[in-house]
Formats: sequence, structure tokens, C-alpha cells
Amino acid sequence: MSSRLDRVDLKILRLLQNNGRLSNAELAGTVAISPATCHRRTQRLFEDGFIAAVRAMVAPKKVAKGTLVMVGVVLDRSTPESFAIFEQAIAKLKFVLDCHLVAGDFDYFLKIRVGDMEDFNRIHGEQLIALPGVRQTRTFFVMKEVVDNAPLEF
Amino acid sequence: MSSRLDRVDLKILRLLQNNGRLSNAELAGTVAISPATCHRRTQRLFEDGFIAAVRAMVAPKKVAKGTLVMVGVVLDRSTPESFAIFEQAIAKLKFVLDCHLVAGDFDYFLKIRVGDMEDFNRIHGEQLIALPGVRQTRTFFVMKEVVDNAPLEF
DNA sequence: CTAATAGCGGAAGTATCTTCCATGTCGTCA
DNA sequence: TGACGACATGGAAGATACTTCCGCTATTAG
Repeated sequence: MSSRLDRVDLKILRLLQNNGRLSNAELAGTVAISPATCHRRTQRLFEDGFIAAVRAMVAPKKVAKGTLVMVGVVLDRSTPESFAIFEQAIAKLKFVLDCHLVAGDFDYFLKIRVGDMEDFNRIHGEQLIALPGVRQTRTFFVMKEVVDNAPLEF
Repeated sequence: MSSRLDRVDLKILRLLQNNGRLSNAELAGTVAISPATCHRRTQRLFEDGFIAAVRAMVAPKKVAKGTLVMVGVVLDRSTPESFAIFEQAIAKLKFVLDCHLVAGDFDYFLKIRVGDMEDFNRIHGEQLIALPGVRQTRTFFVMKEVVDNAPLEF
């Protein structure tokens, strides 16, 4: 929490969110401060945890991960132990992009990327329903990605 | 689709996915090729669209967006026109991170980031249920983010 | 076997990064 | 009001990295 962000910090954050490979010189120029100051500001944003990471967004279709699936999961029992075991197991499944414990008709919501439907069916049968404590799953195939992973507005 | 990715390309992609600010020299050193070759490879990965963007991941809690909500949406009518109008409208809502047309009990799934529950209630009442063609929404508050936006495995 | 093509790494000029330091600004306290 | 302290800023400079050019090698096709 801690330190406040002034107008300059916000500008840097937004610029790096749009293009994480901007050079310090380019940043400084756009924000209209000296490279030295910009360097210190940016460094602080990293050190203080405002920027968790900088990631290249790999185009899913280019690497045979063009199919997106949302899955609702219901567990057998709603005990803390069941949740912990489930979460531990799902962290190992690399095709799971999101896994959120939610309030409502499901216990967890998953966002999964796979190559195609056939790929998903195999994964669903071999890995998802085999997860510890899973009573049922409900699959929502994504037919159109209207907005995917939009940058955070702040 | 087009051009193939060899072992070196994959390494570069994975490294940049983990740290998008790696310098060309660091990349080259890790992948064990010359800076010149590495520069050419990386440039091609961008030009050919394998890397859609490089983004700084801003920590949501640090910028008052610590509350995550999943929302299922059902429209009044399932006509192409209804879908188009809805999608056009939702693209303007900056707090919507994901919006996917799905097959199943809902028409759309939304992933939304807001400051807190109060914030969400206001947005839900003023903006979500006011979207064109919305019959009903079902809200799933996220109580725990087990995995959020994990890097793509390929 | 020869030639064409594509990819590689070395080299060098240019640009950038990163640190140090002097200067300036703001707020506090005497 | 004035002096002081804490902090942030920008300039400068050595070290580093970027980007392009060019010659070399390997692979493929004829």
C-alpha cells in the first residue's frame, strides 16, 4: 500500500502497461522528465511492487492454444481441507490460466487454454474430473473472445 | 500460422514471457547465441505476431482494484444483432477484463475488477444491468484468487 | 559438384543505461 | 522571517547495450 503515486508515476505505469519494452529514454521523453529521474521512478515502481511483472503476451493461436474454455467446479465437501487439497492440485495444471474460489453456485471457476475441443475433452476426462474432491464440473466453451485480458484501468 | 518456431525461438518466447524487460544481451547470453542473431530472432517474433504485446502487470491491490468478480450474463434474445449490440456496449466498460461469448447456461461470461463490493454494487446497478438486451446477470464474487492470469504454457 | 539461399557471429558507430553529484524545492522549527 | 533538513531533480560521464553491415558457413536445390 504505502507510498502514493503522483501524476508522473501513473503516467509511467500506464505507458509500461501498454508497452513494457519502452526504453528509459523513451519513457522519460514521453513523461517529460529527465532520464535519471525517470530511471529512479521506474525502479521504485518495481521495488514497491506496483509492477508485479512484465510479460510478453504470446499469441495463443500461434502456439496451438487457440481454444478457450471456462469451467465451473463443485467439490464434494466444502471444508477448508478439501479446498486446500484441490488448490494444491490445480496449481500444477499448466493449462489453467485462472482459478478462483467464488461465492455462488460453484466453488471454483477455471479459465483454461487448450489446442482444440478434442484436446479439452482428453484433459477434462483425464485430469479435471480426476482432481481431488471434485463432484461435478460444468463446461462453457468460449465461442468468441470479445475481450480477453484487457489492461487494467486505474 | 506460417513460419515454424525452432528450439531457440521457443526459448526466447518463454524468457520474454517471464521477463519482458530482458535486454537483448541477456537474452542472447541465456539462449547461447550472438546478440546480433538474438536481435533478429526477437524482431521476427514481434513482426510475425507471436508476441502480441509486452505488458507491465500492475498489481491490482496497489491501484485500488483488488476485488475480482465473475459475472454470467443472459440476454433477452439470442440474435446476432443482440449479440453485436451487447458486445459493442461492453467494449466501452473499462473495468471489464474478460468478456467471452460462451455455450451453455449463459450467453456471456465477464471478469471484472473493481475497488470493493460497494464499488461493484454501484457498477452492477448503474452499468451492467443497463447494458442493451440484458435479461439477467449472475454474480460470483471471488473470495480467493488461487491462480490469476497465469503465463501461457506451450 | 556447383550455385543459390538463408542464417550465423564479429565488429563498430551510435544510442542508452546507470550512477554520482550539485542544485533546487518544500516543509518544519526556532 | 530565516535557517535547516529531507527529498527530488537534472546534468554529466563512464560503462554497457543496441543495431546494422559484412563476410563466413551450412544447407538445399539443380
